[in-house]
Amino acid sequence: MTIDDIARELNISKTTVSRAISGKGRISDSTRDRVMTYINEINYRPSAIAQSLATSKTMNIGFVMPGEADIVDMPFFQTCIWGITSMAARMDYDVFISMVSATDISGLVRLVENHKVDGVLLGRTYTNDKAIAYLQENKVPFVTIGSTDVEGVIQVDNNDRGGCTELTSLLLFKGLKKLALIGGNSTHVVNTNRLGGFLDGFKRAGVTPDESLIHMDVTGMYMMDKIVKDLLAQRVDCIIGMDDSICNAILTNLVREGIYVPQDMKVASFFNSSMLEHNQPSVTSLKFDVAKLGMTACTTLLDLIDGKEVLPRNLLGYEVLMKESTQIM
Amino acid sequence: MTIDDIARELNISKTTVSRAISGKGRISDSTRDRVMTYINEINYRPSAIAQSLATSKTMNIGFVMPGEADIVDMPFFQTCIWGITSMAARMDYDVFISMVSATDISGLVRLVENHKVDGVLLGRTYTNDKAIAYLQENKVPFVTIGSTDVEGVIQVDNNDRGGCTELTSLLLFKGLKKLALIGGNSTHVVNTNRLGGFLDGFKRAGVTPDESLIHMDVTGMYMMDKIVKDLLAQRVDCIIGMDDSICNAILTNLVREGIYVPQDMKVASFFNSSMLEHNQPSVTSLKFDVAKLGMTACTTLLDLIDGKEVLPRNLLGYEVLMKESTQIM
DNA sequence: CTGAAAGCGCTTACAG
DNA sequence: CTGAAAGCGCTTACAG
Repeated sequence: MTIDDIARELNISKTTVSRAISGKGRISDSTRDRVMTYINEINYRPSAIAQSLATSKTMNIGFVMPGEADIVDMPFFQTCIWGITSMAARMDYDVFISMVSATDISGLVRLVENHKVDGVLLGRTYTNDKAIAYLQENKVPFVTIGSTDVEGVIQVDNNDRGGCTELTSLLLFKGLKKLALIGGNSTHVVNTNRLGGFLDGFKRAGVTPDESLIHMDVTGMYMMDKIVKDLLAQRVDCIIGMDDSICNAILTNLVREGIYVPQDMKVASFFNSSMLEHNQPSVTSLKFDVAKLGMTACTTLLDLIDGKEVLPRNLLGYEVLMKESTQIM
Repeated sequence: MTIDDIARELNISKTTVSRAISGKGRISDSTRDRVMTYINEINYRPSAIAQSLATSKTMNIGFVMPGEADIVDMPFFQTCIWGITSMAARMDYDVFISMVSATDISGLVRLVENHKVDGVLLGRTYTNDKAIAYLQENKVPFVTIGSTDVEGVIQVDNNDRGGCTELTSLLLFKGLKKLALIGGNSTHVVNTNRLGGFLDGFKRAGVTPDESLIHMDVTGMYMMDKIVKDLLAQRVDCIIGMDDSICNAILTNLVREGIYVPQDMKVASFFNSSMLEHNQPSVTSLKFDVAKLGMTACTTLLDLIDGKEVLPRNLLGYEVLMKESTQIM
């Protein structure tokens, strides 16, 4: 079924049919109604492909997901995808998914070179980001979910730094002095931001951080075990996990060592998730609205594609959830 | 840059240019070379949209992911997506992602009605699957990742049932008599299959299962805690988690209760993942190759689209990893 | 308010 | 081996 068949059937021109469907251009109510009832009847849907060719808009965007993401990040990306696809659908867009790594962006290049997308959403930012460089060079509209220093990049992000500053300073104000931090891959911008917020929190509280209690690039169980034991030996007041998975590993370690939270040790997380939500005791953490992040990134990209004005850097809010795990007994 | 510009520049017809690029039809080596060197020079890539319209093939497939998937399933889907997108790229296809739930398949309907895909991959099967019904009704080529009873559906799946049979019977042969099973949502076909395999394992070993030790639809920590305590009180020999997340919850519970694995209790999982991989002690489990599953589903769909003969039901193998958690001390 | 025609960027019989 | 032409299913100035 094409627009031609409909025109023939209804004894009008396909121009008119097109206008009835798109709502653009002058058309009488009666003919529009005739067309609409007919196409509903036969369940006609215009070919998005033909529309693309005629308008040179694909009505597609690409979502680029890091291929090497570990289980930590999955709830984040899942929720993100949900936010993106639901907002995209609302604006009549569809979403391609492609996986890239820090070194291999061929999945992204495919989408762009084949002219299959109007714009791209980058799910994670790296230091020295190849995807960003490629998209800028090829003048493809794109928005990053996550922050970057690269000039001129439109970015939407959780205010990780602000949240970490707030949570850290609150912990210090509560009287917890020796705060330890365990963090992941420091080439991920999000992790360096959280570290920055941690340090800012000390500044705000007027306390000098003990750098020896900060552990970045902690990957794998062995490293984690060792660090937690060290921290225990150093009798720190509180261990902060930079994300929910790290925090989870910390909690498991403490259980194994027979350390009770919060009696013997306080624990907090710079990111909340379902993983932590049902923990016993409940865990103090930062909470971000990831679905909203995905939606906002999507509308920002769509606005950018439409040539509308957009915020160069849009930082979404956070909540600080003070729970049992940092309660002073 | 279009095929027309190239033709003009090279003083040949666009037919010839098209032939040089596609490799179809007779063309002299010399002209092909001229064209190819030129398009490489200017970095030309044909418009996939225009090609789609001309050939009425989109070179796109849709991957349908369950929106209500919890964290349990994420590593599975991530790996699946990786397998699908990398295989698709190899065959020059791209992948749309859409999220659906058991009740709302509008994301899938969009893709199909807009004629944006040549076929669809269903990431999960449900009992009474709306997506399957819709795709069958609209004669859209599709392949399910996961099993279904619906007539005529092409399916690719891990041999969950076979694996569960094997693992269960091995445990019984080892002399573990009282096996308990904790499983998730029984409306997911994969879970009923695993339950079936568990029961088959008893049959194979010639043992009658104790139905009171089988707990399905276990969701949430409270339920889990209660069940584990019950099983402990009933002095079962071994607790099997139907998936890695359930197994993980079981292990956490046992640690909390001060029960040592495998000394005081054996534990096994019907699904392996990175979650379990680094556990101390190592956990006996079934291991499936999910990336291969994604790739196989993708090639099957592409074959189906091409009108090639495909297996109606393709069951991929499994490995049984007997590890420390079921060792008899 | 409506229509004929050109165009979007390709492919592919058909003819030579 | 090469090219002119029609066609894929739409949109959109332009003319009426």
